Amino acid sequence: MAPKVSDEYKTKKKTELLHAAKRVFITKGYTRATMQDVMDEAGVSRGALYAYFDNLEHLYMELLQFEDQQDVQFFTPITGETSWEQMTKWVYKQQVEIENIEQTLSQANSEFFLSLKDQQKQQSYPYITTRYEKMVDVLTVFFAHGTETGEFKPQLPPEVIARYLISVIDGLMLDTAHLGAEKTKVSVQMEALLFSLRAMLGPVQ
Amino acid sequence: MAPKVSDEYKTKKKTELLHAAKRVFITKGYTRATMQDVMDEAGVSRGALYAYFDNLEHLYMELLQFEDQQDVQFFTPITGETSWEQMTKWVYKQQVEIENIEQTLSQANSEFFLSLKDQQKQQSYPYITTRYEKMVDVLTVFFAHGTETGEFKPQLPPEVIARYLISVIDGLMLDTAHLGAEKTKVSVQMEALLFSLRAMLGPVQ
DNA sequence: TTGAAAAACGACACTGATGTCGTTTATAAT
DNA sequence: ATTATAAACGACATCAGTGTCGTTTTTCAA
Repeated sequence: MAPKVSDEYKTKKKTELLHAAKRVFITKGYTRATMQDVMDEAGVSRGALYAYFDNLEHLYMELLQFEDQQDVQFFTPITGETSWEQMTKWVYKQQVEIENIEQTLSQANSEFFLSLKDQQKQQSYPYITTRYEKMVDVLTVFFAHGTETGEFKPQLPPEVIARYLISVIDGLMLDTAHLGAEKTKVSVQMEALLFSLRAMLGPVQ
Repeated sequence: MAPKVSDEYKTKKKTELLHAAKRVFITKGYTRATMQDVMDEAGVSRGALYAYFDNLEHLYMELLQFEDQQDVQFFTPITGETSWEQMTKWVYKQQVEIENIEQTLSQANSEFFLSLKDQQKQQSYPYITTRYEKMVDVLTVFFAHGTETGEFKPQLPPEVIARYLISVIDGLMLDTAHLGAEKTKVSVQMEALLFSLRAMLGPVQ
């Protein structure tokens, strides 16, 4: 169907496959998904899929990076809003994501990360660590900026607040993944999180 | 080796198998562990293992309940300490658990819970939900008690604080499971958690 | 001491998924 | 048109793990 094909063609095809894979991972999670599933979903042969991805693990890694890339950098552009408003909006965005966890890669992500238990594997994917540290960084910088403008008076080092914030979100995500958003009461927990942030970031506004 | 055997014998044997299983799950996690592994670890035949447990999922459920049962109820006995002291100790205990996550079932637990994505399966194990709610309950009661004695002046409903606390611990656990305790800086995050709790529980002491 | 009961054994058939590879097919360049 | 190229196909060999079941072994009770 296609020989000596343009680079754009190959990229397009790959993207196509990644989209199919995404759909599979959303519905089946990482552990229960198979290459077979992706082939079926993409309507493509065994050989075709394997021409693009060596195995499920690599496929997921590529998807992860692809998705991250799509992510708008929420914190970098400082708009006309106050830092606290921006913060609130981000938290709300996380809430929506968690409440709709069924239509999201979050669960598959957790499964994937947990499946890399092997230190061996950990090291073959430095991106995993980078990813976490990048997020810590973005948040840290954001808090530092808010501090410079005098809006925040952090009671703890910004980096600590950043890490802590990530933990809360991840935990709520994990619990919601297997209990559902009603059982974990996502929205009230988000209020608790905002309360905590307020306390940590000092007298806000 | 054993026919028409006493109930104690069977219980003992079962416990033995559960211990072997525990070792397996700690080293391999849930997803990568197999019945085969458990047989090998326990030095027992296929038939023997299957006589006690139908499959890996059931085996894990039994292990989970067995372990929970061993757990001392940390919060129920109110000793001579203040509630805040008790709280601090519990948080520290969680810290140790997370820092030693490699020798713990925590990771396997997460994997197991995530593997039950299926609503079908969820319902066949009501214990999973119960377990979470039980923990919420224990903490809520504890906070309520501290409030009655006048030690806490909660700024949020105790139940909300309880749920939030669980999220933080679970999130830190998850992140530490794949990044390691150094990368996530468990100890400083625990300080941040204590800071939050202090703020939520009102002027403490 | 003997025999019925059942615990433990392990061979086996089966399943579902993986990764490979020789073949077919489409297309871009000549 | 023709041809070289490589994308896509799908049959296949392989593998690891599962759950079953007929057989063997052990021990308790008569």
